[in-house]
Amino acid sequence: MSSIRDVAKKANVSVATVSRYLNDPDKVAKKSAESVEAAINALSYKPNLLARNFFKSRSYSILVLVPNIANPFFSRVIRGIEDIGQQHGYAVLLGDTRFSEEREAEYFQRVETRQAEGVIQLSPHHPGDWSDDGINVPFVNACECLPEAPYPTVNIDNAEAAKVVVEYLQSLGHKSIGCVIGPIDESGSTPITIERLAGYRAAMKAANLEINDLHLVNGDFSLQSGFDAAAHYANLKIKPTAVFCMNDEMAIGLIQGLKAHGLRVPEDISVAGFDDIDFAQFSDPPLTTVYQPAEEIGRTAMTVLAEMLGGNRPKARRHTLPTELVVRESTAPPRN
Amino acid sequence: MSSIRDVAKKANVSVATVSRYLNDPDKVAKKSAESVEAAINALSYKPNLLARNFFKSRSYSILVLVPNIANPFFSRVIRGIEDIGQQHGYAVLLGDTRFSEEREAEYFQRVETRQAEGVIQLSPHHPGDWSDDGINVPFVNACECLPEAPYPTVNIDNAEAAKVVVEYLQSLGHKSIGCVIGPIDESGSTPITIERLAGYRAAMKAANLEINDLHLVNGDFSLQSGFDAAAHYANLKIKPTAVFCMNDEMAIGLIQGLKAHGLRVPEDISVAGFDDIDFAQFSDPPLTTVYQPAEEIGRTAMTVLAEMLGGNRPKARRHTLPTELVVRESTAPPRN
DNA sequence: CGTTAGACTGTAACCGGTTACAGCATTAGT
DNA sequence: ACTAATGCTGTAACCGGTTACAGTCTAACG
Repeated sequence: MSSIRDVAKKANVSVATVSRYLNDPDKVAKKSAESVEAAINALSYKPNLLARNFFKSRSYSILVLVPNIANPFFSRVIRGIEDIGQQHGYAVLLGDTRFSEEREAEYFQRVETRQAEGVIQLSPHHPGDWSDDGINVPFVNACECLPEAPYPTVNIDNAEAAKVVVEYLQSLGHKSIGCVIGPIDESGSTPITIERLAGYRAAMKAANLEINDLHLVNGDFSLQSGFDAAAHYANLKIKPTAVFCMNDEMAIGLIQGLKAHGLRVPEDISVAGFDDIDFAQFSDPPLTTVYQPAEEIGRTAMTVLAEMLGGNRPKARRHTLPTELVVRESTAPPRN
Repeated sequence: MSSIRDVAKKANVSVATVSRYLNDPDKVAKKSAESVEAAINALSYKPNLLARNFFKSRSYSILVLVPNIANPFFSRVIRGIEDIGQQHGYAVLLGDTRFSEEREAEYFQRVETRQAEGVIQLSPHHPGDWSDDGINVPFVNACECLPEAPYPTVNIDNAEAAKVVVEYLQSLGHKSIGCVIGPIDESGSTPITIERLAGYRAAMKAANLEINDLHLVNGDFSLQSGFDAAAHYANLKIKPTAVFCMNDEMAIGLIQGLKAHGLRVPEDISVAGFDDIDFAQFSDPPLTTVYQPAEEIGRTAMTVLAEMLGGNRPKARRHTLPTELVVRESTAPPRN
């Protein structure tokens, strides 16, 4: 494997000239440039970026911590991160934490040891010995964000978006509206569930509607948990006329489950979801949901991180991206 | 930022001792170990792995080239890669090529400049100036593999799996079986489509059944293209009684499209898919399909790559993983 | 007590780039 | 013809780890 010194020797110039040729060709005389170029081709020399990065003390990589890469929503976010990262010359190191704080910490080492310059975290934690030295690492939190985070966050207004969906159901005439809830942990580690629940409650309260506790079902964002929720609703004497699900997977699972119990959607029960994944449009019936700009969240997060890496102080700014209600056929006015 | 020399000074030992303490604590005397440890804690020293990797000329990273990270099948494969990579100490650099050979080549640079030690390619190309110097880089091809690749490949037997699905449809009594085909390019750059098509044709031929060219529809693996295919079938005078779709997304799209045209699945037309994604189980009706061990493909690919990185010669071995027919309710015997 | 093996340690070179600095040529200005 | 400015180049130090090698110290042995 040839080094810069081999090239220099072959081209009859100094290593400095070769280095200059590589980094700013205008700085070297035409004649030198030509012989350096020839030498590079002859040796098929590729600069060793491990050496360059070491000297510059930069890795040109950023770490993305994601709880589950197999989740299509997260992978769209990552797509956005990757896109902007590439444009700024940053590679994306993938850290699939599988919800394990241990794995998260392991990955975080990569930053502390300078193998990554910054972190985009898609879960609501700040890993590492955070309390000790504050925000010592360029860090952006996206998707699921702690409300009081001392670093930039990028997400949507979950409470507002949930409120909009529920208000839409109300506008159709629904008064008894249930909810399939995401995983919940009162300690605040599940902000999106908590926020969407708050939005749901706020909409109900604003409309002076009672919430029947039996209409609240716990899920875990999986298709199966939505399907299982259907059994609960089917067994109720007094059923809700509409159900808001905190993501599309649970909504699609719920619809299938309701059908399996002989209930029709939307005639007997309306169902709304959240996220607007690709499958929402092709469920039966097509799903009413809230569009969430997944890729844009990723792009924004990476843009903010790149700015921080460019030397700007990390401001604990909140970036709130717009959502949009997408009305399809899984919702309709209630039958009296 | 403190360096190993700062630690050495503080602990009153040499840098060599500190280095030895970090890499093999048994080599240093207890007394030295204690003072080094104290110094490390006092300075909250973290070794600069950029320096270590540079000296060792290793990056402990591998590059994954994926045409579309947002595709749930690929993200499951990546999950498997990541899992085994982590176990071997390799980080995963993500290269979402978006089907662009230019981006692919850009990412491939990372290997040539030693920022990644090897590549797992999920598309059927070998990037870089491959012809020039043969297999100069540890390289594994997974998912979509060129049949004559001069490097290890990891995938399933697409032809055989397709044959099994079609034979199953035949066993139900179907004689007129259509197919929604994936993107196709006769140059061989779309091996999975070509192989699945070959399996379909082989099964039909073996059963002495004619293929009606009007029953073959081109798709692009998207939900929408499956949906669109339904219009084609609905307009035919002589419809197939069953359709094999080359992936689940197209199958689910097709089912919805057929319903939109008043055709019932499976009563009027049976539909089978390929991949067994999560949604297959929750489509209406639940989809008959072929399970493909996505995560296992990733794990195997990473295991093979790790072996190559460990110094073993890259053998052009074929790793063929088993698939499994999953029968659900989207298929039934034809009505006479 | 002298010798030697074994345990531990320190010095300094090394990896392959970058770059400060000094030096040399050439050109421009007077 | 002399000076100054400009353009280009080369030498060598530097980044922060690792490690070959030589050296020191201790303990065990005859």
